[in-house]
Amino acid sequence: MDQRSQRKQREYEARREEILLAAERMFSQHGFFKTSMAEIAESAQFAMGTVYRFFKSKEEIYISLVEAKVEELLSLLKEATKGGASTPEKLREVINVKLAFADQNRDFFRIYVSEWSGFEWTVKSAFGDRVWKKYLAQIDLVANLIKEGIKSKDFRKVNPKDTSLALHGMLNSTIYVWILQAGPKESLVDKGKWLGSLFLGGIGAVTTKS
Amino acid sequence: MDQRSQRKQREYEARREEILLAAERMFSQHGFFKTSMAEIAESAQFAMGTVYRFFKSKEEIYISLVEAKVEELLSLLKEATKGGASTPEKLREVINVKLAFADQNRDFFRIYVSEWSGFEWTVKSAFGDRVWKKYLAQIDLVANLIKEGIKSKDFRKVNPKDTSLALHGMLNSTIYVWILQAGPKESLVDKGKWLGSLFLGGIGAVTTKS
DNA sequence: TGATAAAATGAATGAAAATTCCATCTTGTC
DNA sequence: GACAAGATGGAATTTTCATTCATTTTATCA
Repeated sequence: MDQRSQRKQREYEARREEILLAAERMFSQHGFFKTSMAEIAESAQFAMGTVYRFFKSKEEIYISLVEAKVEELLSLLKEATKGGASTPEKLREVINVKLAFADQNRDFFRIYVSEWSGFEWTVKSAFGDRVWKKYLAQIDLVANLIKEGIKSKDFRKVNPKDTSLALHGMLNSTIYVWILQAGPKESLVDKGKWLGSLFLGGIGAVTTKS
Repeated sequence: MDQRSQRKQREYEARREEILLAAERMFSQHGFFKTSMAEIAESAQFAMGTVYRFFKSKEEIYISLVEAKVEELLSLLKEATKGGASTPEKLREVINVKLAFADQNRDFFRIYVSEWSGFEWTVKSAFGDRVWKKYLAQIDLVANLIKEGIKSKDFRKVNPKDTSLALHGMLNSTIYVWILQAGPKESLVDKGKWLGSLFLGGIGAVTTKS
């Protein structure tokens, strides 16, 4: 009985996941507006009606997609900043994690980076609000890291939040350009080391540690 | 007779221009997909049928806008590199012109950046090709400038085209971030000086001139 | 096995918007 | 001032979907 419903639960989740994957595929190929529910359904190998049993609208699919990814990235970042390493080390790790994530989720980033600004409603609607909060949580996470680094004299005195924003901006733009140029198999992660030096070199107290 | 048709011509152009301006206004506010032809027509104070006498589709309006902008920027850049100033000066001017242009066309750039993935005319279609060629012309223009600078020993020996691409990449990413973060009234142009030093400092022969 | 409930289907619906059509108005010409 | 050619307006048509729901299929279990 309980077993049964557990399996049901699992299967439900699995199907939901499949739909999200299909949607990610389609959205990244054609963008939000030019992807139809029919295409999503077909790509997920379900009928349209079925898709609607899992998500109440196309918009909700999009938002769920973004939310799941942003959440995933946030928890990866939390993981990366947990250990006992030095602050600059942690910062380098943050950079690596984010770039690696973009690398592995290239399709997703293509929609995310390229459309979030076009969707004012994303930020305004209740759902979008959740997404936005999670994004801000990323910023805060790194801002705290910077605060720490200032205390430990690893970084000079800067506004932590602004600086965190700047770092994220730097990473985002790098990711963006990398995605747009769609070059061969240039690795995004490789740029992390250089970006790290740039950022730390710019922010470091006197001479850069490590 | 000839006078007459000349005036007709002028008036035709003026109307076309008005429609483009209205479209730019609407697209900038709501994005491409959420702007309807009815809105464009209303904003231009024409009826829909009239708008269709000037442009055969909504997409064509958008395309014409993009093309005009890219063209405009190219000619501004040509202007900037014409005089008798030193090569590093010209380079700084290129940076300023490009940033100022993005600054003045902020709203428009935002849709361009955020929605272009929704179109199928990428670099392949006849249109995308025209735009792309004009973009490459910008790269070449600057590449020639760099070549000049190398000859005059203002710059060290680098691959001019690659370096030009790098500079454009640097500017683009700065512009992207600035556009996407949609901050208050931070000036983009103000960043030009700093970007200039960075680029020239990196490329300068021994110590940077000016 | 067959009765019942739950899930899945996809054609039908309706709304929003792009595009077309043509009646009406403007302008230029003689 | 009358006629033609062209321009304009906006209602009507067509297209494109998101969403719904009557029906069919599948799963559960006595």
